[in-house]
Amino acid sequence: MEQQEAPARPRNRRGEGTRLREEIVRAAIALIEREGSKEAVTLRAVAREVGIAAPSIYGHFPDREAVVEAVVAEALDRLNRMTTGARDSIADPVDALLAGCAAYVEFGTREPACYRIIFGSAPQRLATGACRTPASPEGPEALMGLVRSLETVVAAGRSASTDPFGDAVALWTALHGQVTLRAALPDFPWPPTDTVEQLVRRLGRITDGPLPDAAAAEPAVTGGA
Amino acid sequence: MEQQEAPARPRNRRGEGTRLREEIVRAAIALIEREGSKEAVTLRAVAREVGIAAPSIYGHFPDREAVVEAVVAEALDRLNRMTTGARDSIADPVDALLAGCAAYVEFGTREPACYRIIFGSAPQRLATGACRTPASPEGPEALMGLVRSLETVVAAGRSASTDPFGDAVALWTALHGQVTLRAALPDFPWPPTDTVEQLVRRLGRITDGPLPDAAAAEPAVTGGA
DNA sequence: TGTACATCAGTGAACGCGCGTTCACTGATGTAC
DNA sequence: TGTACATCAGTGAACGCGCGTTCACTGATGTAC
Repeated sequence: MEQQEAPARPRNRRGEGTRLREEIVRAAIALIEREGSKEAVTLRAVAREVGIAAPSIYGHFPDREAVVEAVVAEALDRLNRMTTGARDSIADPVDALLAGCAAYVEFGTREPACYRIIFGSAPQRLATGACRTPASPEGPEALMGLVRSLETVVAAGRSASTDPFGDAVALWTALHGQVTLRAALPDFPWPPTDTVEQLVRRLGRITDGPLPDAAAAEPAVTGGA
Repeated sequence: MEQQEAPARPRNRRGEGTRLREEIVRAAIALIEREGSKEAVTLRAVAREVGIAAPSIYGHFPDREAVVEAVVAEALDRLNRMTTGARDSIADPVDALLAGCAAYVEFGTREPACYRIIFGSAPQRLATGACRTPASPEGPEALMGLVRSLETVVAAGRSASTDPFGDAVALWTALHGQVTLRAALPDFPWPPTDTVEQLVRRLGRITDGPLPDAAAAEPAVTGGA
């Protein structure tokens, strides 16, 4: 009559204790994505998800906070790998920039809760690059890759930008806005997603050709000599 | 020796019971802004902040959820009033658009937690406009005002936009990105805030003058006949 | 090949806490007569 | 003007719950001899 929760999880072999660590992080990510916020990562919920007793987590993490931090580091790492991966396989600099931005938006759209916690948990780490987990040696890699990508486009004469950093930041924040607002208001009558490509072209001042003079109409943001 | 919490809050007069309701909402807002997330709104914390017993809240709200909803409605209402207020006092349509966007960003910057809960709590209500609290009869007022504001600019011949709705949405999401990312990464070397004006001019395709032909270089986003 | 033992991977029970919510209540205030 | 009473605004104690964390433990597994 009674339905037992399957307790069939086999205990790891002697040197394989670290496997549980990965299972814990994976379970925490699943919880966040399912419940929508990192408050869902309670040690007891994670333990239920994995199929272990709650105190077993302490063999791998000093406290709850550390579990959340590991999840954030993992999410950031995945975001970085997705965007750089998308860029690296493409030779044309404009196409690479577009692919990188598309991958960024795709990650944020497919795993909205994971994306959100990257920017909502321990922000300082991201901005200062002082991420201490082995998975993500550098924090704002995702943005720096974007800046470098736009610089490559500028160097190739395919952008009218005179301030690649400023324009990359504007582009990054616009992509961030797209990801977070679309996730927050799913019922809103959003324009089609090719908006992202338009955004990249406009905010990156992509010229699509050998720099037609029309692109020089707007003044630069920073007034450097 | 012992320091007592001031219990000096005078009980409201006979017909003034609704005053406590306002005090509760104000306290909840203060808690959110101080702690940074709506999880800080526990009935006990709110009661401590106001100086009442926790069960007293039930005289004005059926449950915790209702308190949070009231806070979201109040925040949304303030945002709407700030942006429309900033626009309404300015005759020039471009200046009005700029002022409205600046007010939007200013609200989000000055009260980041309040801004965040608007888009993180009960999103459907915003998108569908089915907000049921008296304070905010219409949900996406903030965005619709933006669309109308850009339409006015187009009508005045001061924008090259052929898709005011699409461009207004792009502008809105970009502003949203600015507000949330700047709040999330305060230590990042952000460009100066006049980025907002640049964003408005670029995403709104503001022409600043009697429509120079250079502005026609970019194709429209939607391919309407 | 056998066996004592250290170690590893994980458990079960218990703690104190803050929480949302319910309940019966209290005391001041206005009102009907 | 006096008084009984209804109502309003709010209280104090208690409940059951899930939580993070601690503690002493267990049982399988590999290893030294």
